[in-house]
Amino acid sequence: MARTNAEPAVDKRRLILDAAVRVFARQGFHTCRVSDIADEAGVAYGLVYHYFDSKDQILDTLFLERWDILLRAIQQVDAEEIPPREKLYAITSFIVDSYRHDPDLMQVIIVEVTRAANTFGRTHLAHIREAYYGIAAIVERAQRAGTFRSDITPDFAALAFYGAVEQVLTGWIFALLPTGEREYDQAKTHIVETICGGLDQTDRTSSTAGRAD
Amino acid sequence: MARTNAEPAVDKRRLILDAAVRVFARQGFHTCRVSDIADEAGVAYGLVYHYFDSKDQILDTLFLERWDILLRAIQQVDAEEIPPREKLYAITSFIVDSYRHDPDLMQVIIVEVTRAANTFGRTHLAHIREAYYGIAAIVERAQRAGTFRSDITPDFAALAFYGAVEQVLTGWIFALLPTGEREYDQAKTHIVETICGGLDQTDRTSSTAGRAD
DNA sequence: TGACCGGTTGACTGACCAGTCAATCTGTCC
DNA sequence: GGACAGATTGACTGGTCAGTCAACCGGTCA
Repeated sequence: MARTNAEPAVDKRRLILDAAVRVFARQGFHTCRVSDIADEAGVAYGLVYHYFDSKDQILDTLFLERWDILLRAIQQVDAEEIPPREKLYAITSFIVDSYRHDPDLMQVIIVEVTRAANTFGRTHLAHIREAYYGIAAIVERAQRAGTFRSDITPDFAALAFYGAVEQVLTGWIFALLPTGEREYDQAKTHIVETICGGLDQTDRTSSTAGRAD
Repeated sequence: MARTNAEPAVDKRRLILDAAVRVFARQGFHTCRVSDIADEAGVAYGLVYHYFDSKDQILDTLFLERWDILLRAIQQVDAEEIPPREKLYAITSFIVDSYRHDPDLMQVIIVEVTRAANTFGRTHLAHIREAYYGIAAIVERAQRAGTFRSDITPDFAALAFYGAVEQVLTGWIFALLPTGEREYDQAKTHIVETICGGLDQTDRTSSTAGRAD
């Protein structure tokens, strides 16, 4: 067998993390037992504590892994030379595709961390806030460039934008909105249209990122 | 003492509910003990179980009491003969004023129920959904009247609108946004402006409900 | 007066489960 | 082979707390 200590045949740690995602998504963090995770992963109870200090740390790990990727994506988008509306579209697209690609993980992150303001949301408030700030920075720049109106503070706009995105994902998670490939792509356009263009009926000659239905 | 059986000098049940609001807001539902509520209310532990079947039932009661008021407010607003943008302003105003009037209660409802999708949010999903539908109905009518654009589904618009409102309240609760009388009134206008008017810079001749700053 | 009853008390119990730990297994290296 | 290290096992412990319950209190009414 060509394998070294550094690379075991099966990464049990990863196995446990992936199992935890499924269990958290199915039962919820607080409702599930550590033994449920061990069972789902097909490992002994004690092994979970070999790789993690606590049940909390498992969720922390899952969240931080994914959130860092999101933060980097936001920064990267902001660095590009594209109109602000396309930047917001790119961010929305990234988040929606994250959900499309791994709904369980996104459900866990949103339901158990981002929206769980009293437990993990509080712990990771600084990280979550960083995403808001990234978005606010985009809005601020757009305001200075005259592309976005200036009477709404960037912080406020960021919250409204992120709130809309998260609420739509929550709608999918709890079957308040229909899901599906078509819906995911439409949602991207609709979120950006709602926040940037507004619901009001107006003459719309310049539709930007994403095609209308 | 002029009092009958029906009206005790102090309504201990109410006392417990009010204490629970403070305790839930301070410590969170899952983190606090039933004895904390009893202590805060200044009553014996057992009395809590005289008036309520379970810890859960206390939160259920608090939520339902308040949410029914919100649902009625939404229906009432929709019944009025005012432009849709003013309807949304009235709803936003109602929610923001609810927070202004009793921040602890609104924090508990949002943090422990509305956003707690895995626990009480799931239990009360039908009630929460009803608020979305009420808002969606307003949007739909506005679309039919040609006041709102029709390419965004009412359900979707309702989610985005409610998401923005909730996110702003959450921002206040967790000190991500500055609070204060001025901020509360501004927020009402800004939320409606963002969702109806959009962030885009355009010619704005007709500003509706609420004065700009 | 004394019987009755809803309101009130707080010590106690039973269940649950995160986290521990000593034992075992497996592979590696000399 | 045998000694060492890290991986793996799962029974067990300790603490926590929701909910129970038997006793007590104080007002009312006949």
